[in-house]
Amino acid sequence: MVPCSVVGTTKGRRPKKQSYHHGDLARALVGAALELIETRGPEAFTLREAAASVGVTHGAAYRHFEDKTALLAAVSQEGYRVLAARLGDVASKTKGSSHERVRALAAAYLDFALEHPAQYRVMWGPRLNEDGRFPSLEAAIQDAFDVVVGVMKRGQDEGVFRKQPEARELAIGMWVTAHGYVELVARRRIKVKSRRVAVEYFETLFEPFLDGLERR
Amino acid sequence: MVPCSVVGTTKGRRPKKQSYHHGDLARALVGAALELIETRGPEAFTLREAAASVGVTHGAAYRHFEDKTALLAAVSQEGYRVLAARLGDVASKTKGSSHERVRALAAAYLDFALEHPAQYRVMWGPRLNEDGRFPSLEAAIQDAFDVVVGVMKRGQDEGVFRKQPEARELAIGMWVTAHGYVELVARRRIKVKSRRVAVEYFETLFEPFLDGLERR
DNA sequence: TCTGAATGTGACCAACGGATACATTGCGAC
DNA sequence: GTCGCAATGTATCCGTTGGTCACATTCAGA
Repeated sequence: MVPCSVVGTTKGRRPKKQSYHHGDLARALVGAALELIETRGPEAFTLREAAASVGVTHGAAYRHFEDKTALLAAVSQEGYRVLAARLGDVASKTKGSSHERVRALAAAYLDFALEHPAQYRVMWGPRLNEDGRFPSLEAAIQDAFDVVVGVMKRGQDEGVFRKQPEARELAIGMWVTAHGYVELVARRRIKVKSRRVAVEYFETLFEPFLDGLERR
Repeated sequence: MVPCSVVGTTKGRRPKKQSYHHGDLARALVGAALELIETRGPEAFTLREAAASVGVTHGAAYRHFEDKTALLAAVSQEGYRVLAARLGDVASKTKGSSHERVRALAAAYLDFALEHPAQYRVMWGPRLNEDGRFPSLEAAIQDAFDVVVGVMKRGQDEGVFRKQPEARELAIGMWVTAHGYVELVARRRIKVKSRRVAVEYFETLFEPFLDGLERR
Protein backbone atom coordinates (compact mmCIF):
# COMPACT_ATOMS: atom_id res chain seq x y z
CA MET A 1 0.00 0.00 0.00
CA VAL A 2 0.91 3.64 -0.40
CA PRO A 3 3.66 3.08 -2.96
CA CYS A 4 4.05 6.53 -4.46
CA SER A 5 3.37 9.23 -1.97
CA VAL A 6 1.90 9.75 1.43
CA VAL A 7 0.34 12.78 3.05
CA GLY A 8 3.11 15.17 3.86
CA THR A 9 5.52 13.62 1.37
CA THR A 10 3.98 15.11 -1.72
CA LYS A 11 6.50 17.94 -1.95
CA GLY A 12 6.43 19.04 -5.53
CA ARG A 13 7.99 15.99 -7.07
CA ARG A 14 5.60 14.41 -9.50
CA PRO A 15 5.81 10.59 -9.19
CA LYS A 16 6.63 10.58 -12.92
CA LYS A 17 3.97 8.06 -13.75
CA GLN A 18 5.63 4.77 -12.95
CA SER A 19 2.35 2.95 -13.25
CA TYR A 20 -1.04 3.56 -14.71
CA HIS A 21 -2.65 3.12 -11.33
CA HIS A 22 -1.52 5.45 -8.62
CA GLY A 23 -1.80 3.22 -5.62
CA ASP A 24 -3.36 5.54 -3.09
CA LEU A 25 -4.68 8.46 -5.00
CA ALA A 26 -7.22 9.44 -2.41
CA ARG A 27 -4.60 10.02 0.25
CA ALA A 28 -2.25 11.69 -2.21
CA LEU A 29 -4.99 14.09 -3.29
CA VAL A 30 -5.71 15.08 0.28
CA GLY A 31 -2.01 15.72 0.79
CA ALA A 32 -1.73 17.78 -2.36
CA ALA A 33 -4.86 19.70 -1.47
CA LEU A 34 -3.45 20.47 1.95
CA GLU A 35 -0.26 21.79 0.47
CA LEU A 36 -1.99 23.92 -2.12
CA ILE A 37 -4.45 25.29 0.40
CA GLU A 38 -1.70 26.17 2.83
CA THR A 39 0.36 27.94 0.18
CA ARG A 40 -2.25 29.66 -1.96
CA GLY A 41 -5.22 29.82 0.38
CA PRO A 42 -8.51 27.93 0.39
CA GLU A 43 -10.20 30.29 -2.09
CA ALA A 44 -7.58 29.75 -4.77
CA PHE A 45 -7.62 26.00 -4.39
CA THR A 46 -8.74 24.03 -7.45
CA LEU A 47 -9.39 20.34 -7.91
CA ARG A 48 -7.59 20.36 -11.22
CA GLU A 49 -4.38 21.72 -9.78
CA ALA A 50 -4.42 19.21 -6.94
CA ALA A 51 -4.87 16.39 -9.43
CA ALA A 52 -2.13 17.73 -11.69
CA SER A 53 0.28 18.08 -8.77
CA VAL A 54 0.07 14.35 -8.14
CA GLY A 55 0.40 13.62 -11.85
CA VAL A 56 -3.15 12.66 -12.63
CA THR A 57 -6.03 13.95 -14.72
CA HIS A 58 -8.64 15.91 -12.81
CA GLY A 59 -11.23 13.36 -13.84
CA ALA A 60 -9.45 10.70 -11.81
CA ALA A 61 -10.20 12.59 -8.62
CA TYR A 62 -13.88 11.88 -9.11
CA ARG A 63 -13.20 8.17 -8.63
CA HIS A 64 -12.34 8.95 -5.02
CA PHE A 65 -14.31 12.05 -4.15
CA GLU A 66 -17.85 12.80 -5.11
CA ASP A 67 -17.02 16.45 -5.61
CA LYS A 68 -14.69 19.25 -4.75
CA THR A 69 -16.56 19.73 -1.49
CA ALA A 70 -15.97 16.11 -0.56
CA LEU A 71 -12.24 16.57 -1.02
CA LEU A 72 -12.35 19.67 1.15
CA ALA A 73 -14.26 17.70 3.74
CA ALA A 74 -11.46 15.15 3.75
CA VAL A 75 -8.92 17.92 4.26
CA SER A 76 -11.02 19.25 7.11
CA GLN A 77 -11.36 15.82 8.66
CA GLU A 78 -7.62 15.25 8.49
CA GLY A 79 -7.22 18.53 10.33
CA TYR A 80 -9.57 17.52 13.11
CA ARG A 81 -7.83 14.16 13.37
CA VAL A 82 -4.46 15.82 13.96
CA LEU A 83 -6.02 18.36 16.30
CA ALA A 84 -7.71 15.65 18.35
CA ALA A 85 -4.44 13.75 18.58
CA ARG A 86 -2.56 16.80 19.80
CA LEU A 87 -5.21 17.71 22.32
CA GLY A 88 -5.35 14.13 23.55
CA ASP A 89 -1.61 14.13 23.98
CA VAL A 90 -1.63 17.32 25.99
CA ALA A 91 -4.56 16.17 28.09
CA SER A 92 -2.90 12.95 29.08
CA LYS A 93 0.65 14.18 29.49
CA THR A 94 0.16 17.45 31.32
CA LYS A 95 0.98 17.06 34.98
CA GLY A 96 -0.26 19.51 37.56
CA SER A 97 -3.61 21.08 38.31
CA SER A 98 -6.68 20.95 36.14
CA HIS A 99 -6.26 24.65 35.59
CA GLU A 100 -2.90 24.02 34.05
CA ARG A 101 -4.31 21.25 31.94
CA VAL A 102 -6.99 23.55 30.56
CA ARG A 103 -4.43 26.23 29.89
CA ALA A 104 -2.21 23.73 28.04
CA LEU A 105 -5.19 22.54 26.05
CA ALA A 106 -5.99 26.06 24.95
CA ALA A 107 -2.37 26.65 24.02
CA ALA A 108 -2.33 23.48 21.92
CA TYR A 109 -5.50 24.56 20.16
CA LEU A 110 -4.06 27.97 19.37
CA ASP A 111 -0.80 26.45 18.23
CA PHE A 112 -2.53 24.19 15.77
CA ALA A 113 -4.76 26.94 14.42
CA LEU A 114 -1.93 29.44 14.01
CA GLU A 115 0.41 26.88 12.49
CA HIS A 116 -2.11 25.87 9.85
CA PRO A 117 -4.23 28.96 9.35
CA ALA A 118 -5.48 28.02 5.90
CA GLN A 119 -6.44 24.51 6.86
CA TYR A 120 -8.09 25.88 9.96
CA ARG A 121 -10.18 28.09 7.74
CA VAL A 122 -11.27 25.07 5.74
CA MET A 123 -12.21 23.35 8.98
CA TRP A 124 -14.57 26.24 9.70
CA GLY A 125 -15.21 26.95 6.09
CA PRO A 126 -18.24 26.64 3.89
CA ARG A 127 -21.10 24.61 5.25
CA LEU A 128 -19.46 21.23 4.88
CA ASN A 129 -21.97 19.24 6.88
CA GLU A 130 -25.09 20.74 5.46
CA ASP A 131 -27.81 18.08 5.77
CA GLY A 132 -25.56 15.53 7.41
CA ARG A 133 -23.16 14.82 4.59
CA PHE A 134 -19.77 13.63 5.80
CA PRO A 135 -20.67 11.88 9.04
CA SER A 136 -17.03 10.85 9.45
CA LEU A 137 -16.04 14.51 9.50
CA GLU A 138 -18.67 15.08 12.13
CA ALA A 139 -17.18 12.22 14.14
CA ALA A 140 -13.67 13.66 13.88
CA ILE A 141 -14.91 16.98 15.21
CA GLN A 142 -16.67 15.21 18.03
CA ASP A 143 -13.48 13.33 18.92
CA ALA A 144 -11.57 16.56 19.28
CA PHE A 145 -14.33 18.11 21.32
CA ASP A 146 -14.59 15.08 23.59
CA VAL A 147 -11.00 15.56 24.69
CA VAL A 148 -11.90 18.98 26.05
CA VAL A 149 -15.05 17.68 27.71
CA GLY A 150 -12.95 14.96 29.33
CA VAL A 151 -10.54 17.44 30.82
CA MET A 152 -13.39 19.51 32.19
CA LYS A 153 -15.01 16.43 33.67
CA ARG A 154 -11.78 15.47 35.36
CA GLY A 155 -11.55 18.93 36.87
CA GLN A 156 -15.05 18.50 38.23
CA ASP A 157 -14.37 15.03 39.59
CA GLU A 158 -11.32 16.32 41.38
CA GLY A 159 -13.54 18.96 42.95
CA VAL A 160 -11.57 21.79 41.44
CA PHE A 161 -14.12 23.00 38.89
CA ARG A 162 -17.70 23.88 39.60
CA LYS A 163 -20.24 21.19 38.76
CA GLN A 164 -22.77 23.55 37.25
CA PRO A 165 -22.97 23.98 34.33
CA GLU A 166 -22.03 20.56 33.04
CA ALA A 167 -18.60 19.71 31.67
CA ARG A 168 -19.98 19.93 28.16
CA GLU A 169 -20.99 23.54 28.68
CA LEU A 170 -17.64 24.41 30.17
CA ALA A 171 -15.97 22.87 27.14
CA ILE A 172 -18.17 24.92 24.85
CA GLY A 173 -17.21 28.06 26.72
CA MET A 174 -13.59 27.27 26.15
CA TRP A 175 -14.14 26.47 22.49
CA VAL A 176 -16.00 29.75 21.98
CA THR A 177 -13.18 31.73 23.49
CA ALA A 178 -10.35 29.94 21.74
CA HIS A 179 -11.99 29.96 18.34
CA GLY A 180 -13.09 33.57 18.61
CA TYR A 181 -9.57 34.53 19.55
CA VAL A 182 -8.07 32.60 16.65
CA GLU A 183 -10.37 34.32 14.22
CA LEU A 184 -9.56 37.78 15.48
CA VAL A 185 -5.87 37.04 15.25
CA ALA A 186 -6.14 35.46 11.81
CA ARG A 187 -8.16 38.41 10.50
CA ARG A 188 -5.58 40.79 12.01
CA ARG A 189 -8.09 42.44 14.31
CA ILE A 190 -5.69 41.45 17.07
CA LYS A 191 -2.12 42.11 16.07
CA VAL A 192 0.55 39.94 17.61
CA LYS A 193 4.15 39.61 16.62
CA SER A 194 4.57 35.89 17.11
CA ARG A 195 2.66 32.76 17.96
CA ARG A 196 4.19 32.78 21.43
CA VAL A 197 2.95 36.28 22.10
CA ALA A 198 -0.44 35.27 20.74
CA VAL A 199 -0.70 32.48 23.27
CA GLU A 200 0.47 34.69 26.11
CA TYR A 201 -2.00 37.41 25.26
CA PHE A 202 -4.75 34.84 25.04
CA GLU A 203 -4.04 33.64 28.55
CA THR A 204 -4.67 37.07 30.01
CA LEU A 205 -7.96 37.27 28.13
CA PHE A 206 -8.75 33.75 29.19
CA GLU A 207 -8.09 34.33 32.88
CA PRO A 208 -11.61 35.50 33.78
CA PHE A 209 -12.98 32.37 32.19
CA LEU A 210 -10.60 30.20 34.20
CA ASP A 211 -11.63 32.01 37.36
CA GLY A 212 -15.22 31.32 36.46
CA LEU A 213 -14.44 27.62 36.35
CA GLU A 214 -13.57 27.63 40.05
CA ARG A 215 -15.72 25.59 42.37
CA ARG A 216 -18.19 27.80 44.13
CA MET B 1 -30.66 60.35 -7.43
CA VAL B 2 -31.58 56.75 -6.79
CA PRO B 3 -34.38 56.68 -9.32
CA CYS B 4 -34.88 52.95 -9.86
CA SER B 5 -34.10 50.99 -6.78
CA VAL B 6 -32.47 51.34 -3.42
CA VAL B 7 -30.86 48.81 -1.13
CA GLY B 8 -33.63 46.75 0.31
CA THR B 9 -36.11 47.60 -2.41
CA THR B 10 -34.65 45.35 -5.08
CA LYS B 11 -37.20 42.60 -4.52
CA GLY B 12 -37.22 40.61 -7.71
CA ARG B 13 -38.83 43.21 -9.90
CA ARG B 14 -36.50 44.07 -12.70
CA PRO B 15 -36.67 47.83 -13.37
CA LYS B 16 -37.61 46.89 -16.95
CA LYS B 17 -34.98 49.03 -18.53
CA GLN B 18 -36.65 52.40 -18.64
CA SER B 19 -33.37 54.02 -19.49
CA TYR B 20 -30.02 53.02 -20.81
CA HIS B 21 -28.30 54.31 -17.73
CA HIS B 22 -29.35 52.82 -14.47
CA GLY B 23 -28.97 55.77 -12.17
CA ASP B 24 -27.33 54.20 -9.16
CA LEU B 25 -26.07 50.85 -10.29
CA ALA B 26 -23.45 50.56 -7.59
CA ARG B 27 -25.98 50.74 -4.80
CA ALA B 28 -28.42 48.50 -6.66
CA LEU B 29 -25.73 45.87 -7.15
CA VAL B 30 -24.88 45.86 -3.48
CA GLY B 31 -28.55 45.42 -2.69
CA ALA B 32 -28.95 42.60 -5.17
CA ALA B 33 -25.80 40.94 -3.90
CA LEU B 34 -27.09 41.14 -0.35
CA GLU B 35 -30.34 39.53 -1.33
CA LEU B 36 -28.70 36.74 -3.31
CA ILE B 37 -26.18 36.06 -0.59
CA GLU B 38 -28.83 35.90 2.07
CA THR B 39 -30.99 33.53 0.06
CA ARG B 40 -28.48 31.25 -1.63
CA GLY B 41 -25.42 31.66 0.55
CA PRO B 42 -22.12 33.46 -0.06
CA GLU B 43 -20.52 30.51 -1.88
CA ALA B 44 -23.24 30.34 -4.51
CA PHE B 45 -23.17 34.07 -5.14
CA THR B 46 -22.16 35.15 -8.64
CA LEU B 47 -21.51 38.57 -10.06
CA ARG B 48 -23.43 37.71 -13.20
CA GLU B 49 -26.57 36.81 -11.35
CA ALA B 50 -26.44 39.97 -9.28
CA ALA B 51 -26.07 42.03 -12.45
CA ALA B 52 -28.88 40.16 -14.17
CA SER B 53 -31.19 40.64 -11.20
CA VAL B 54 -30.95 44.40 -11.57
CA GLY B 55 -31.41 44.10 -15.33
CA VAL B 56 -27.89 44.81 -16.45
CA THR B 57 -25.07 42.98 -18.20
CA HIS B 58 -22.39 41.58 -15.94
CA GLY B 59 -19.84 43.74 -17.70
CA ALA B 60 -21.57 46.84 -16.40
CA ALA B 61 -20.72 45.84 -12.86
CA TYR B 62 -17.05 46.36 -13.62
CA ARG B 63 -17.70 50.09 -14.13
CA HIS B 64 -18.42 50.30 -10.42
CA PHE B 65 -16.44 47.50 -8.83
CA GLU B 66 -12.93 46.48 -9.68
CA ASP B 67 -13.72 42.84 -9.07
CA LYS B 68 -16.12 40.41 -7.52
CA THR B 69 -14.13 40.79 -4.30
CA ALA B 70 -14.68 44.55 -4.36
CA LEU B 71 -18.42 44.01 -4.55
CA LEU B 72 -18.24 41.59 -1.64
CA ALA B 73 -16.22 44.15 0.28
CA ALA B 74 -19.01 46.65 -0.30
CA VAL B 75 -21.55 44.15 1.02
CA SER B 76 -19.35 43.61 4.03
CA GLN B 77 -18.95 47.32 4.60
CA GLU B 78 -22.70 47.85 4.42
CA GLY B 79 -23.04 45.18 7.09
CA TYR B 80 -20.58 46.88 9.41
CA ARG B 81 -22.31 50.19 8.82
CA VAL B 82 -25.64 48.79 9.97
CA LEU B 83 -24.01 46.95 12.84
CA ALA B 84 -22.24 50.08 14.04
CA ALA B 85 -25.50 52.01 13.88
CA ARG B 86 -27.33 49.40 15.92
CA LEU B 87 -24.57 49.17 18.51
CA GLY B 88 -24.39 52.95 18.73
CA ASP B 89 -28.10 53.09 19.29
CA VAL B 90 -28.01 50.54 22.07
CA ALA B 91 -25.01 52.18 23.68
CA SER B 92 -26.64 55.59 23.84
CA LYS B 93 -30.17 54.53 24.71
CA THR B 94 -29.61 51.85 27.32
CA LYS B 95 -30.30 53.20 30.77
CA GLY B 96 -28.93 51.49 33.85
CA SER B 97 -25.56 50.18 34.87
CA SER B 98 -22.56 49.70 32.62
CA HIS B 99 -23.00 45.98 33.09
CA GLU B 100 -26.41 46.20 31.58
CA ARG B 101 -25.11 48.32 28.76
CA VAL B 102 -22.47 45.72 27.93
CA ARG B 103 -25.06 42.99 28.08
CA ALA B 104 -27.34 44.92 25.74
CA LEU B 105 -24.46 45.52 23.38
CA ALA B 106 -23.68 41.81 23.22
CA ALA B 107 -27.34 41.03 22.62
CA ALA B 108 -27.47 43.52 19.76
CA TYR B 109 -24.36 41.99 18.22
CA LEU B 110 -25.81 38.50 18.41
CA ASP B 111 -29.12 39.70 17.04
CA PHE B 112 -27.50 41.21 14.01
CA ALA B 113 -25.33 38.18 13.35
CA LEU B 114 -28.15 35.69 13.72
CA GLU B 115 -30.56 37.78 11.68
CA HIS B 116 -28.15 38.04 8.75
CA PRO B 117 -26.04 34.90 9.00
CA ALA B 118 -24.92 34.88 5.38
CA GLN B 119 -23.94 38.52 5.35
CA TYR B 120 -22.17 38.02 8.64
CA ARG B 121 -20.17 35.26 7.00
CA VAL B 122 -19.16 37.64 4.24
CA MET B 123 -18.11 40.15 6.88
CA TRP B 124 -15.72 37.53 8.23
CA GLY B 125 -15.21 35.86 4.92
CA PRO B 126 -12.23 35.53 2.63
CA ARG B 127 -9.34 37.84 3.29
CA LEU B 128 -10.99 41.02 2.12
CA ASN B 129 -8.42 43.44 3.45
CA GLU B 130 -5.35 41.59 2.34
CA ASP B 131 -2.64 44.19 1.83
CA GLY B 132 -4.80 47.12 2.81
CA ARG B 133 -7.32 47.09 -0.01
CA PHE B 134 -10.66 48.59 0.98
CA PRO B 135 -9.63 51.14 3.59
CA SER B 136 -13.25 52.27 3.84
CA LEU B 137 -14.25 48.77 4.90
CA GLU B 138 -11.52 48.92 7.49
CA ALA B 139 -12.95 52.21 8.72
CA ALA B 140 -16.46 50.78 8.98
CA ILE B 141 -15.16 47.92 11.09
CA GLN B 142 -13.31 50.36 13.28
CA ASP B 143 -16.48 52.44 13.76
CA ALA B 144 -18.36 49.43 15.05
CA PHE B 145 -15.50 48.46 17.31
CA ASP B 146 -15.17 51.98 18.68
CA VAL B 147 -18.71 51.83 20.00
CA VAL B 148 -17.75 48.89 22.19
CA VAL B 149 -14.55 50.56 23.33
CA GLY B 150 -16.59 53.63 24.24
CA VAL B 151 -18.93 51.64 26.43
CA MET B 152 -16.02 49.98 28.19
CA LYS B 153 -14.36 53.33 28.74
CA ARG B 154 -17.50 54.75 30.24
CA GLY B 155 -17.67 51.79 32.62
CA GLN B 156 -14.12 52.55 33.69
CA ASP B 157 -14.75 56.25 34.11
CA GLU B 158 -17.73 55.51 36.30
CA GLY B 159 -15.42 53.36 38.41
CA VAL B 160 -17.46 50.24 37.77
CA PHE B 161 -15.01 48.39 35.54
CA ARG B 162 -11.38 47.69 36.32
CA LYS B 163 -8.91 50.06 34.69
CA GLN B 164 -6.43 47.38 33.74
CA PRO B 165 -6.33 46.16 31.04
CA GLU B 166 -7.36 49.14 28.94
CA ALA B 167 -10.82 49.61 27.52
CA ARG B 168 -9.59 48.47 24.15
CA GLU B 169 -8.56 45.12 25.56
CA LEU B 170 -11.84 44.70 27.35
CA ALA B 171 -13.63 45.40 24.10
CA ILE B 172 -11.52 42.81 22.34
CA GLY B 173 -12.38 40.26 24.98
CA MET B 174 -16.02 40.90 24.39
CA TRP B 175 -15.63 40.70 20.63
CA VAL B 176 -13.78 37.41 20.91
CA THR B 177 -16.52 35.90 23.00
CA ALA B 178 -19.42 37.19 20.95
CA HIS B 179 -17.92 36.26 17.62
CA GLY B 180 -16.80 32.83 18.78
CA TYR B 181 -20.25 32.18 20.08
CA VAL B 182 -21.89 33.29 16.85
CA GLU B 183 -19.68 30.96 14.85
CA LEU B 184 -20.41 27.96 17.00
CA VAL B 185 -24.12 28.65 16.76
CA ALA B 186 -23.99 29.24 13.01
CA ARG B 187 -22.02 26.04 12.42
CA ARG B 188 -24.51 24.16 14.61
CA ARG B 189 -21.92 23.18 17.18
CA ILE B 190 -24.21 24.88 19.65
CA LYS B 191 -27.80 23.99 19.01
CA VAL B 192 -30.41 26.52 20.03
CA LYS B 193 -34.06 26.61 19.11
CA SER B 194 -34.48 30.32 18.64
CA ARG B 195 -32.57 33.55 18.56
CA ARG B 196 -33.96 34.44 21.97
CA VAL B 197 -32.67 31.23 23.48
CA ALA B 198 -29.33 31.82 21.77
CA VAL B 199 -29.00 35.19 23.47
CA GLU B 200 -30.04 33.80 26.83
CA TYR B 201 -27.59 30.95 26.63
CA PHE B 202 -24.87 33.36 25.66
CA GLU B 203 -25.47 35.44 28.74
CA THR B 204 -24.75 32.52 31.02
CA LEU B 205 -21.52 31.84 29.13
CA PHE B 206 -20.74 35.52 29.21
CA GLU B 207 -21.25 35.94 32.93
CA PRO B 208 -17.69 35.02 33.99
CA PHE B 209 -16.39 37.62 31.58
CA LEU B 210 -18.69 40.24 33.03
CA ASP B 211 -17.55 39.31 36.52
CA GLY B 212 -14.00 39.70 35.35
CA LEU B 213 -14.80 43.27 34.31
CA GLU B 214 -15.51 44.23 37.90
CA ARG B 215 -13.29 46.80 39.52
CA ARG B 216 -10.70 45.14 41.69
C1' DT C 1 -25.66 72.41 -29.83
C1' DC C 2 -21.56 70.05 -29.57
C1' DT C 3 -18.33 67.11 -27.36
C1' DG C 4 -15.92 64.34 -24.10
C1' DA C 5 -16.58 61.57 -20.03
C1' DA C 6 -19.35 58.23 -17.85
C1' DT C 7 -21.88 54.24 -18.26
C1' DG C 8 -23.92 50.00 -20.40
C1' DT C 9 -23.59 46.11 -24.25
C1' DG C 10 -22.08 42.08 -26.55
C1' DA C 11 -18.66 39.12 -27.93
C1' DC C 12 -14.78 36.92 -26.47
C1' DC C 13 -11.32 34.26 -23.42
C1' DA C 14 -9.25 30.95 -20.16
C1' DA C 15 -10.18 28.24 -16.21
C1' DC C 16 -13.12 25.66 -13.45
C1' DG C 17 -16.29 21.85 -11.79
C1' DG C 18 -18.51 18.17 -13.54
C1' DA C 19 -20.00 14.18 -16.80
C1' DT C 20 -19.12 10.54 -19.98
C1' DA C 21 -17.21 7.17 -23.18
C1' DC C 22 -13.17 4.74 -23.50
C1' DA C 23 -8.46 2.74 -22.18
C1' DT C 24 -5.66 0.29 -18.88
C1' DT C 25 -4.80 -2.52 -15.11
C1' DG C 26 -5.08 -5.55 -10.92
C1' DC C 27 -7.18 -9.50 -8.91
C1' DG C 28 -10.09 -13.33 -7.71
C1' DA C 29 -12.53 -17.49 -9.77
C1' DC C 30 -11.82 -21.28 -12.36
C1' DG D 1 -1.95 -19.80 -15.50
C1' DT D 2 -5.54 -17.18 -17.86
C1' DC D 3 -9.79 -15.13 -18.14
C1' DG D 4 -13.12 -11.78 -17.19
C1' DC D 5 -14.77 -8.16 -14.46
C1' DA D 6 -14.48 -4.33 -11.46
C1' DA D 7 -11.61 -0.61 -10.24
C1' DT D 8 -9.05 3.07 -11.71
C1' DG D 9 -7.14 6.59 -14.89
C1' DT D 10 -7.63 9.32 -19.66
C1' DA D 11 -9.49 12.19 -23.11
C1' DT D 12 -12.85 15.13 -24.35
C1' DC D 13 -16.84 17.52 -24.00
C1' DC D 14 -20.18 20.91 -21.67
C1' DG D 15 -22.17 24.97 -19.20
C1' DT D 16 -20.91 28.57 -16.10
C1' DT D 17 -17.97 31.88 -14.18
C1' DG D 18 -14.79 35.98 -13.61
C1' DG D 19 -12.64 39.12 -16.38
C1' DT D 20 -11.40 42.08 -20.72
C1' DC D 21 -12.23 44.89 -24.63
C1' DA D 22 -14.14 47.35 -28.58
C1' DC D 23 -18.17 49.59 -29.33
C1' DA D 24 -22.81 51.89 -28.39
C1' DT D 25 -25.49 55.03 -25.75
C1' DT D 26 -26.34 58.72 -22.79
C1' DC D 27 -25.45 62.72 -19.74
C1' DA D 28 -23.63 67.16 -18.58
C1' DG D 29 -21.03 71.16 -19.15
C1' DA D 30 -19.01 74.63 -22.35
